[in-house]
Formats: sequence, structure tokens, C-alpha cells
Amino acid sequence: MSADKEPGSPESDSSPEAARAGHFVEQFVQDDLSAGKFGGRVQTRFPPEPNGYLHIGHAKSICLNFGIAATFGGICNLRFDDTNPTKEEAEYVRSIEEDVRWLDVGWQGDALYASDYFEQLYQWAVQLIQSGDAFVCDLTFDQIREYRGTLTAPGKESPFRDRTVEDNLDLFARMRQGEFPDGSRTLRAKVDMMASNLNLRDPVMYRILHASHHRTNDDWCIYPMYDFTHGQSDSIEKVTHSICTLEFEDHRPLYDWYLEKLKIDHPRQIEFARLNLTHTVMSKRKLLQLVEEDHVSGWDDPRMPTLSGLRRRGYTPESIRRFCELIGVAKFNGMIDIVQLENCVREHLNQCAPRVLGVLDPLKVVIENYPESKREELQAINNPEDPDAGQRTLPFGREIYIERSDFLEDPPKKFFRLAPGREVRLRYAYFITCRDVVRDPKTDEVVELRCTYDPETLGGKAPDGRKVKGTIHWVSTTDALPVEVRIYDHLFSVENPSDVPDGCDWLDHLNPESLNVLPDVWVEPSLANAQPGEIYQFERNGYFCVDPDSRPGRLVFNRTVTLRDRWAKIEKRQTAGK
RNA sequence: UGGGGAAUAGUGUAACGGUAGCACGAGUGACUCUGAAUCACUUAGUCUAGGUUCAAAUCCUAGUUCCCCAGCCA
Repeated sequence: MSADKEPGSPESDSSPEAARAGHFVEQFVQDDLSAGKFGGRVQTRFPPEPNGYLHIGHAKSICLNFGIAATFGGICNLRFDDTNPTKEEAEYVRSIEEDVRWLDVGWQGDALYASDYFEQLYQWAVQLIQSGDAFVCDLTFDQIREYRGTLTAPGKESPFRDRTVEDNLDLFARMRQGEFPDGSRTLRAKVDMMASNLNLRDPVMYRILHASHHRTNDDWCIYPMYDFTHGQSDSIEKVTHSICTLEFEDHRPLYDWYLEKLKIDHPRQIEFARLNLTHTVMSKRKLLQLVEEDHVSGWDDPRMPTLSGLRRRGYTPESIRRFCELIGVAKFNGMIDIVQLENCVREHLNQCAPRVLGVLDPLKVVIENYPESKREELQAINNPEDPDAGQRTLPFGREIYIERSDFLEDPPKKFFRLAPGREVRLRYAYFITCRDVVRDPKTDEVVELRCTYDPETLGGKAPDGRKVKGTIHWVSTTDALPVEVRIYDHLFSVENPSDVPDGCDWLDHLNPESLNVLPDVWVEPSLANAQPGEIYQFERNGYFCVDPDSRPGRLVFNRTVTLRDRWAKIEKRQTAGK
């Protein structure tokens, strides 16, 4: 075979040395290229059904498919496998396109649809009838199941299997004309009722569905099954590598059967393990149920593993792509710890998120020796990881809020923050020392701290060289903005919610504390004009994304993820040790 | 009890007969005006049993465990 293939893009690397690079899918593609298959072309596709929103598992597939195309200088189509009008909606098409665009993996922006191939598919079905490879079957749903046999017992042939070509042609045409009610007949492939692979036991090719399709409207009342659509769609599009998940492995012989009977090209199908993440669910059926039963606020609820949910939560496309790269591609069906995902967003946000001071659980501090009328503008660094991010000013005054957790009356060992008599540094401001604790006489709760400051310590250092171990964040009470913050935790309290013991429901494991709204949060005034979608680091707290629910004068933030917190670990160990 | 897949540190993932490596986690320390980030070090693995071979995660045999398939869903 000649090796004069198209060179692909300049970036494509098809040198023999690269033959062992990358994961097994890349290796297969490389092998095919080296063997001169497909005319040296590589083409993939991402084929979602528009029956729900895309989730992080789809992102893995998107990155894989678009990544392979980019690596080998080929193209990747976004094709909607829209063969079931009863479950599919234009709204899902819209959201999927938005999410793929957002992920920024090189999609050209022109979606393809299996429904565009309906007429061709119909003609192919007619062709199979003519060649004696398909027949119209009058068996009911239940009868088809009964005739199919079981995993261990062979099936038996339909009594309608031997209809004449003429009868089949006539019946199939009348199915299309709408003469028969839903479920009354099917078109089936004549494969092998004895096959050990159940997909080969005369599978249904077409079913009657008097339902409006999101694109073809009422043009059709028969619709092809996925198995009779997918391979041919790939073939029409000249896809070379059809990458899908493991459960389609034993459908491959059927695709091959159709393609060979129709004598059309077919791609190499390669199966990989779908993504499973701890503390969440990934099936569209379950996600739909969460939405429909109002366990979440919608497909884009920031607790959802959907791309729109992650986006609203504050995840960036970069962080998701990085995650997909990190977890790899293999055939082992494992479960990835969700902390891997969280680390990816931390890693990216650490690079790009502007720093800001915000107090989630305010405790008032009065600096007794700071003049009542005095106000200062202090300089703060916007992002220590990015010198170009510049500086901003922070108003400082006599009364401030600090984080309640930064004060302890009876501090344990290694607690470096504020306590009676202790000195800490206020970020970008002065050293303060706690002199007195004010309590609510009724509840005994600490409501205020009386402190003094050292005017010589502005800039973070004391002239006498004394050190403080702790630096805490704060906001000026007279300048700070009140905002709402939504704190999220895992949607499910167990690692694998789909693993349900007898008598339990997967919904039993919903985490009742997955959403915690903090109504009384104060942030520095520089945030006044923050826009939805912007992500900030609240120093020492975490990353927070401005939610679209924000209104003028009332910002709403979603906590994307906390910062790593060594103190929390130490504290946990100390309490566990007691 | 049919068919199709898969098993490598806690979790993922490399190693393609020739030193079992990497990331995250976990642990220790350094540094630090974020207990963040950064840096250094440590920890820990080939499902089992046989066999082939100078040499096996890799090849062979037999077992074990897990996942998928009985939609007119995809």
C-alpha cells in the first residue's frame, strides 16, 4: 500500500518515534496512520444525544475526540444523535452547543445531525429489505422480548421473518405513511436469533413513533434506532475513528454487519472507560431526575456535575481540560476522586483569580487606639502570581470585621491567630493585639473584640523586629459591601451514590448540607462592580464566582472551592486525638 | 450457568521481555504579610497459582474478582 498520504497540519506528529506516545487510543490511531489506513486521514466526532445537559463525563469524551483530531491534524464533528424524538429537545441542542463552545476545544461551530440523514437511512433500510436482510415484524413489544431469549438461552425466530420482499417493502412504506399505530410493527434486521451476542438477535432497525421531532417536526412517524444510525452516520461523515464508551463494545459486531451489508466504508471503533467521579452521579437519567424533582435548582445548579453547573460554580474551561488530560484514557472502569477535579480548578484559579478580602462569618473588632475619624487607603496586591495584575487600595478604619474562626478564647497549640493578649498581622495593614472580649450578656456569645494596633507596623513588619506568626484578613465595617455567599459541598454524602444497598434509594444519599447560604458576608468595596461569571480569590478562604442571581447592590457569590487548608487538618487531628 | 471487557501504591495512569515511573492523596521539613502558592524529602504497587525465559507487569495455562449486555433508549 502506498504511503502518500495528506500531511495533515504542520503540528501533526506522525514520526515513527511518536508511535508509542500517548494513551492507547492515540496509539491505535497512530498505528492506523503508520499502516497507511484511511488514506492517512484522521477524523473523529463527538455524538451526544440532545436529551440532557452535558456533564464532566462528556468533557472527557469531548477532549478525547477533539484532542485526537488536533493531535493528528484532522477534524472532529459535533453530531447530534437525535433519533428519539420523545426524549430530545431543541433546548438541549442549544445548551450542548454552548457548552462545547465554552470548553474551547476547537469546535468550528457547525453542528451536524443524524436527523439530516433520515432519508438516506430510510433508503438503506429499503436496500436491506430488498437484499433479504430485513423484515417487517408484527410482534408486540412483549413478544419481541420473549422471542429474544435470555443471556443463556437462544432466541427463536419471529413468525414474520419470512415475509416476501414485496410484502416487506409494502408494509415498510405504509409504516412511513403513518398507517399503523405506535408499537404495532417494527423493521428488524435478519441477523441471527441464536447469536450469543443479544444485539445480533434480529435487532429492531425502525420503530413507529408518532412524535414531533425537534428538527424534522412531523415529517416522519418512523424513526431509526441508534444502532441502525450511528455507524452509517459515521460513514456518511467519513469518520475514521469512532471513539465511544465501553458499553458499546458488543454493539460493534452489529455496526459492522450493517456497514458490510450496505457495502459502505466504516471507521475503526475504539472503546474507552467512561468517567466516574466520587460523590456525584453521571447518568443523564439521574441528573434529569434531580432537576425534575427539584433536588437541585436546575441543570446549571452549581452542585451539578454538568458543564453548565461547573461553569456557574466557577470552574474554568482550562481547569476542566486539564482534568481530562490528567485522568488519562484507558479501559479500566474506575472511579476518580472528586478532589482531583477540585485541585485542577485550584491550580488554574491560583494563576488567574484576583485576590480580594472577604469575611464570611464576621466578628467585629474595634481598634481602641485608632483615631475615630481616621481613615487610610492601603495598597494591596491583586495577584501575587501575576505581576501584571497590579494593585488596588483597601480602606482601613477603626472598626473592622474579621473572620470569627480567626479568634479563639482558648487557643490550642499551633493556633497562630487571634486570642486574648495575642498579636496578629492584619493583611496589608497593622499588627493588632486583642485586649478585651465583649459578650452578649444573654447568650454569652462573643460579639466584639477590643484591640489595639501598633502604628509602627504598617507594611507588615515591626521596627523592633518582633515577629507575628499569623496574618488574618479583614474588611472595614464602614466601607465593606454586604453580599450573599453560597457555600457548596458534595451533592452526595457517599462516594458512590449509585451503589445502593437493598431497600435504599440512591436519593437517600443526597447530602442535606450540600448548600449553605451565608446571608451576612462582607467584602471589600473594590468588588462593587463585579460582574456575573467573574471569579475571585477571597484570601485565606477560597475561590468565589459571581452568580447570575446577583442584583445591583446585592452580589451573590458561589464558592467554587476552598483553598487548601493545613490548619484545618491539624485541627482535625487535634480534636480526633482528644 | 451465554457473550463482551477489565485487573499495576489509597485513587488514577505509564512501562510494549531488560532498573516498576508519574500525578493526586497521605506524611515530614523549608519558605511565606494568604496555615494559600512555591520548593525539598518520605510513604506505598504488578489479582492468585503454576509455567516459558539468563530475565515476566508484559508471553503461556488455570483460577479469582469487578464491569457491561435480555429497550420498539442512546
